[in-house]
Amino acid sequence: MAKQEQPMNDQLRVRREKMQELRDNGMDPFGHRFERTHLAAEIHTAFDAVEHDDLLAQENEVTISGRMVSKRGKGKVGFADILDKSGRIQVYLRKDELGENVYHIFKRADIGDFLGITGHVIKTDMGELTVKATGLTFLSKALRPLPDKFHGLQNQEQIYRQRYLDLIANRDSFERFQKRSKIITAIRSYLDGNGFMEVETPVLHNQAGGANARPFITHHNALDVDLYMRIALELHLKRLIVGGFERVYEIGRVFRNEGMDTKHNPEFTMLETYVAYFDFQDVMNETEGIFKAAVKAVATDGQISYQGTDLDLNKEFARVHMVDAIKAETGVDFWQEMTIDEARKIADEHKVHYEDYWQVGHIINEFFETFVEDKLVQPTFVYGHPVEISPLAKKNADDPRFTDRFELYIIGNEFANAFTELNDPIDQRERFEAQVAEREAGNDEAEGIDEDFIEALEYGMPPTGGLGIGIDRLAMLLTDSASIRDVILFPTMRPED
RNA sequence: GGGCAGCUAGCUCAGCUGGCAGAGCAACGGACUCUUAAUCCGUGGGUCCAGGGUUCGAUCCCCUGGCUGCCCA
Repeated sequence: MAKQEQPMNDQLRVRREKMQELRDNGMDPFGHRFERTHLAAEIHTAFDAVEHDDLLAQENEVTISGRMVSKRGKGKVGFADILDKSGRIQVYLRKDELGENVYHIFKRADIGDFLGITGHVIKTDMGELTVKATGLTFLSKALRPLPDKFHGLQNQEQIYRQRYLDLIANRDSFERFQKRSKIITAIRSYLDGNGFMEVETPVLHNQAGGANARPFITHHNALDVDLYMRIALELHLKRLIVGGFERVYEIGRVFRNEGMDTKHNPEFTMLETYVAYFDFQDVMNETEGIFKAAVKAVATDGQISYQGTDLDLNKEFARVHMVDAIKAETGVDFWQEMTIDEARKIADEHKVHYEDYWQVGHIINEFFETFVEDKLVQPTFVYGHPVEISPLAKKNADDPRFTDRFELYIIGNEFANAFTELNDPIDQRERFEAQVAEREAGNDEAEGIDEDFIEALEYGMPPTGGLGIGIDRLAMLLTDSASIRDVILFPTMRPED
């Protein structure tokens, strides 16, 4: 692994000698701009279908550049594979075509070096599309050997710490991150096409709100104040709804100071959107639109498979009230009005755990998480969350125990969280106060009171539908990745020493 | 936080009951003018994660620590 004072082994030494050899021959081992005419994939697209003899006759000239990732030498001819962002193409070099000096550069080049090749597109006797070189430019020296060309890089730690090696050696990983990018582009494009404006809001907060999570704390020297890394985008985006933008979204990094596992990285990417005059039903439609646009980036038919489970993201997503879902699974009817003691008794009967400070709504939520969540395999909107666990959501007009909130579940995991936004500043203050009471009762993830946000609401916020989607989880789903670390280029790692 | 597994050459991995550290790829030297995990002959390459203990002797057994992965709370 890359340490500063790493002793040189034979391979490092030899590659440095070759670097010097290039210099001695008047070549820069770390070269200059190079203009190529084709990517590897473009050559394949253009010429894969052309017959051997036709290619030979056409003498199509191309110039490519990339990293030499394998090399098959014979005495006076050689083959190599050149890798660029689009893929691989084989090159064929002959001493009698290139001359002694240029062929020598190829002979001395190591796997990992960057080369520029000009030549004619041919097919070999084996039928492989190949650039037969008429010229070669040495572009950049690799002073370290690449991972095994056949097995790739398997060491998990190195895959995460030295992602560039993973990207070079493991093409599936390279393509996974291309997919992630395409997914995000598709989401942006969908939102931009629906009248949204993309905005940027602060990462450094005076107070971390908008979600239940512990924040990272940092310090601003000039102001001499502690600041919090944001745990959500919510409260600033709603200020922008107050400001009149009506449709806003942000795709940005949020930070939560909690444990790490296959589904949690301390920093991750959230999408949040807010639309004036929407309610949560409208947001369900919006969410479905976003998911269907995202899945199209990786599977045009909307059919995907996640860790062996087939999923259809094409059909309409199911919608079920949380209380109905619990009733269907357990027979327990939380539509019944009940006291906290009655709820605790039901919880005891079903061996459901609860904390002292929990209200009925917390227990309902626990029932959902215990008995229902895992059962939701195909995309399902679960709505009507209890007010106690939804401090920023508007109460349901007919039954104020519940909110106009939903979460989207797929294969037992939460993929979206949304609600008709609470725009009553008086109610909002009471919800924040309830959060503070929870914090004092022992829930260190509960929110505080954001006075500045309440003041913004007091100026008037239109009825609004808001949505949050964890982009990393979505990328996992759509790339069939078991761990969040497989969709984050540089996941958080403990320092090596 | 708890449990399990891994850490050996640049990479991928073997290493028996505790007895001189191994292979493939990569590298180096040589042969080879259509190869494709090229082939053939030859060569070099190790802080066996770190520290301690047991032992005549430890990559191997024991203890402590580190990093990583997986599972659980």
